[in-house]
Amino acid sequence: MNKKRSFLDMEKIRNLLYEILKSKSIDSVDIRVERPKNPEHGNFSTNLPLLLSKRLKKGPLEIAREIVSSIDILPPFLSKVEVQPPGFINFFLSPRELRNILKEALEKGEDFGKTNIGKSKKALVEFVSANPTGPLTVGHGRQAVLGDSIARILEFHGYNVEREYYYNDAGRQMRILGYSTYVRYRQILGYNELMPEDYYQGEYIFDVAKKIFEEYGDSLKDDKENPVFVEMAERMVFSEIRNTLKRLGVEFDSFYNEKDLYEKGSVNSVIERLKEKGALYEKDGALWFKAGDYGGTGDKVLWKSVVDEATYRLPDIAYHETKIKRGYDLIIDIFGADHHATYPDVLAGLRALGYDTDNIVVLLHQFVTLVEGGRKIKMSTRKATYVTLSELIDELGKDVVRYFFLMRNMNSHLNFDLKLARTEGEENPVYYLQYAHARIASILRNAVLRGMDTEDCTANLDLLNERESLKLMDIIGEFKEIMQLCLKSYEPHHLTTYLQKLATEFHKFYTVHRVLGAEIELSKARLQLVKAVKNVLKSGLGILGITAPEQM
RNA sequence: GCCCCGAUAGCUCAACAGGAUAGAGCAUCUGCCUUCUAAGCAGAGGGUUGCAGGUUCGAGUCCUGCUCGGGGUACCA
Repeated sequence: MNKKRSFLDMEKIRNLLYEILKSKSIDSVDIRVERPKNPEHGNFSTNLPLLLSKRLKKGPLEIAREIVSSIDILPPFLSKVEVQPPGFINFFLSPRELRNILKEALEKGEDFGKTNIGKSKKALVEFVSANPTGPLTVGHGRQAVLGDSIARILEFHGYNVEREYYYNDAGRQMRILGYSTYVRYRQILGYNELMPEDYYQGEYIFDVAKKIFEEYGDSLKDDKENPVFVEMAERMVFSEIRNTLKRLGVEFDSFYNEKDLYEKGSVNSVIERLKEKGALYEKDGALWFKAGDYGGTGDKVLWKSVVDEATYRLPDIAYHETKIKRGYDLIIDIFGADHHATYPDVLAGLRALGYDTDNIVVLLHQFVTLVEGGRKIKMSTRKATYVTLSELIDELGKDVVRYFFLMRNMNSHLNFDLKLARTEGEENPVYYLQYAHARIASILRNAVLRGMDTEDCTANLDLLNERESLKLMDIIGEFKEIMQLCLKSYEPHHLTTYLQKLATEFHKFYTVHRVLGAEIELSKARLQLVKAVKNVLKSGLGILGITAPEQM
């Protein structure tokens, strides 16, 4: 691999500035180089003079000029460096550098933009983790897609990633699920049975009951506590959940059951060790954990007195301990905003056990508010007032659903208007990206029909001089920065924004320049350019888990 | 009461660590298909970035107070 070329131009500029500051004996400055919004301000710019102004007691413009004048020879990757008031320095990439970026993209193909940051590192991403009490809802969809794309981003950077789903099939929820099934079963048998209000009202319970009836006839009619009600419900619901996830393109490597933690004694062991460390005390017959002493939000009950069982925190601590023990370099938990008060206590528990929690990253995403024609729908699995993820995929398709969830940053509340989603189906921005990809695919097909070799690497890229071509190369190069940003921020939405920009620039290029009708050498060069665009689009869409169609 | 997240164009959202003229899509209006896919392109209108202060060369971004929405604050998960 050509080391020089794999460097970000942004980094090269930063290094250049560091060298200059070093020569002037100015240190400990955090140099920021960014892409200005306005293209007239160059490909990159820095506000360094503005930051140094106070410290050096000089005007920012003066500092800027001094810095620029210390660049004796302009490095070949730059064509111009300018000073602009109130004190910015703008950097313009040379056409030669832009063509180098294009060359790199063509040479590396689907590896373009990848780094080895995660090489030989293991990561665990836990997400969805919904208990099998009912079908996944639209809300779970956001987390499923978010988690999967974050996993893909990690993989892109070389991590060995495992996707894990944690669930509990033992608690109160599941007991009620079993009773709900029993009620439906009795109804099928013709008993005049009413479904209590706080039981699960969903249609799927009928299917479970029907199945039980088919297998057991009426033999369980007086056997409310028979485990088959819970077991059958769990099995059928889980199979539905997996199926839905699969349709979304999300597949898990492991499903971790909370029950194992009790059976293997992990839960008891956690209690014992916390006791030894003096992190527990008894009050009102319950067992309390001094979470506050370990960075938590205050003392919390780990073992209840009113019923003889643990609170969710205890198995959660035990579960996270297994994650640490399984030896991951990076542990990511993805939760809905409703968990925000709970994870600090879990981390506190781990610290109390003597673990370092620095490599645990907790990502919280805000909720999805479902709106139907302007009216909010309050979702509840219990009351069966929800729109299932599966229904959503039926209506909009996997690609639109994934894109919709990934477009926003995870901190923003997501208003999902079903009516709008349906009518906007045809105008959805995801098609804009896919269309750009399909258009290029079509050009490549036509090129082959004309006897051109699309794999021909000898094209003279120096012929690509137009503004639109150079702009495209620049944006292709930006892909590398964006993928690093996605890794640092764990926010896939930066990629969706970027791909929009790339597609826009391609569509503009397409209307202004012809690839195939041009003079033959130019035609060859442009073919390589659009091919690189196609590769990046495909790569980016792949990380979002969205199809890159050859034809539309 | 206290804690977390949010409020940006009519609607849904961007704006990477405070930067230069706050951007897209949808919706509205005007043009562009004998030429590689018009699911496209070009253009117009649309904004006191919730409100009031503050910090500074510079604030959508940081600080304080307030309003509104969501979530938490459980011996629910």
